[in-house]
Amino acid sequence: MDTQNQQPLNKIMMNAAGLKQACSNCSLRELCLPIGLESSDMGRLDLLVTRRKHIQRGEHVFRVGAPFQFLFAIRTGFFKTYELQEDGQEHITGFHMAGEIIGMDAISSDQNTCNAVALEDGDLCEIPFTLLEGLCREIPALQHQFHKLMSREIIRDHGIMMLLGGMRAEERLAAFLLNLSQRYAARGYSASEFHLRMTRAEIGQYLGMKLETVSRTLTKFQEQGLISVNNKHVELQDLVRLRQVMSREECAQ
Amino acid sequence: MDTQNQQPLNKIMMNAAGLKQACSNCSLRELCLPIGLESSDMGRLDLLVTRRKHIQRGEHVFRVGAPFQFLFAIRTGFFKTYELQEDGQEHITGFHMAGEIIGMDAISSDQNTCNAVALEDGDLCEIPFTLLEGLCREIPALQHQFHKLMSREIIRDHGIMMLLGGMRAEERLAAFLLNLSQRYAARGYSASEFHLRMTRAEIGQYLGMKLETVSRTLTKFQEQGLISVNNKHVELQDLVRLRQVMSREECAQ
DNA sequence: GAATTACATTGATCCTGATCAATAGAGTGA
DNA sequence: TCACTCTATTGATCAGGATCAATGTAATTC
Repeated sequence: MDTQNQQPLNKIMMNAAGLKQACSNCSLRELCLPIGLESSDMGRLDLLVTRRKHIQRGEHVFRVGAPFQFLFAIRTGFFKTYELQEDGQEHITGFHMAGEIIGMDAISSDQNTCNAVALEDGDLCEIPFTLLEGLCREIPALQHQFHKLMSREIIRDHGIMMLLGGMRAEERLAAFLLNLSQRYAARGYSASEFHLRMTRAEIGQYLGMKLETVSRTLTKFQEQGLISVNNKHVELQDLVRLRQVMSREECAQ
Repeated sequence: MDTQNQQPLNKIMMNAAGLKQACSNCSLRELCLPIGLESSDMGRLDLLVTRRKHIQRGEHVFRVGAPFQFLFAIRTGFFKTYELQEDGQEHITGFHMAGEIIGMDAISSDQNTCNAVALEDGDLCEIPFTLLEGLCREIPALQHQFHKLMSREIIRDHGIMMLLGGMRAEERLAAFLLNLSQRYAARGYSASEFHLRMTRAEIGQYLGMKLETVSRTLTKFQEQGLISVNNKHVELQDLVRLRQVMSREECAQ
């Protein structure tokens, strides 16, 4: 994933037909907005999503309060969205990878309510929201797919709420690793071996625990033979037992 | 709120024109789906939302896995949505009151992913989702309002995630009370005095803490003169200091 | 390649909130 | 009205994870 950065994309494309980077040829189309569209409709979406944006590591896609104009579909790279608590501490609301869409929080008040920043270089498709709504009025399948995406975001958030409200540190971290694993697998990468794009502190800010606890718990998992960690490189060695840890199942070792 | 139960509503209305219970005359229309609609469009929504459903305390509106057909707009009553963790413990994802819409989680997989149950008797409007999508394709203002509602749900969930991930028990409970206060105020009820519709255990299942901690913290708030609690009846006596507690501000007493 | 900075690990100690337990009060139904 | 159940309060104790602190390691920069 690190190595598949795209060629420069900053020119606006006037016509999507025949271009490599149209939704219709995008390798992510089965994960992203165009799921289930017929090719003629996909072509209309191509005409709408013409702008690509290259983002470097550390750069923000949007910040709290930014006027809302686009949703962003991630083509490559790895992003986090975060908000600041009143006392200034950062809370991470999500880590996002290829095929996912960010910025939907901004629909309700016409400005972003969270910040989005790249944890590694990447490319985004800018989706002009007003035009998207227009196209949704014309293409029922697109409309329904968009509603599904928003609904999925709600379900995802509920999952995190359950994790934060009802699980202990070990269980949270196991769930986190398994979730990453499953998402990488869905994108054709290894389910059992990957690089963490975020720091221990960021994992903690996402999972509601301190970075020391993250570190200690990873070490513990390694001692138990569940995973092998080397800095940012993680290998899940025993998915079955990791799932047991997540679900608080007793296991007679 | 307890006393404003509606007359029986179980008959299906064939024509909304002139009926008391149409969206167009609904006292909640400024909180609910029809915000910002012109009256002609509101009439079309009336034709769509014709079924009302009376629900008694303890009865479920829907359960996990139920086939998805309707969104539900709350007219009266008080509801909770919850999911079961793998170990069987219940986690509450939200408390819902008049003007709010529940069931949007079901859009993505065509079945509900959480359970919704009434904590007191109430009435719901059934919104046939397929028809709503159809009407959204014809009425841009309705479409946009619906998108705003889903987006607001996402923002709400992010707020809870921050609460669960970054706040301690006192702060969570203060935030919870202030949130209820603000929602009651928005519906024309007192911001400083209300009945808790849920048990201490349910507050705990929502806020990620045990019922004993909820009880102790309420007692503590009372001792500090922030609130006065008597069983389910709560009076917020010092909103300013309660906000300080929520935001972890030091206050030189 | 050395210096600097950011990130990670590990240990010692403390505190918040969980757990176990007992009692009391409110609500419900016979 | 009494009995029963559900709910709430309060106390005593314990443990998971936070906090404070020191050291080690990787990544950047000059």
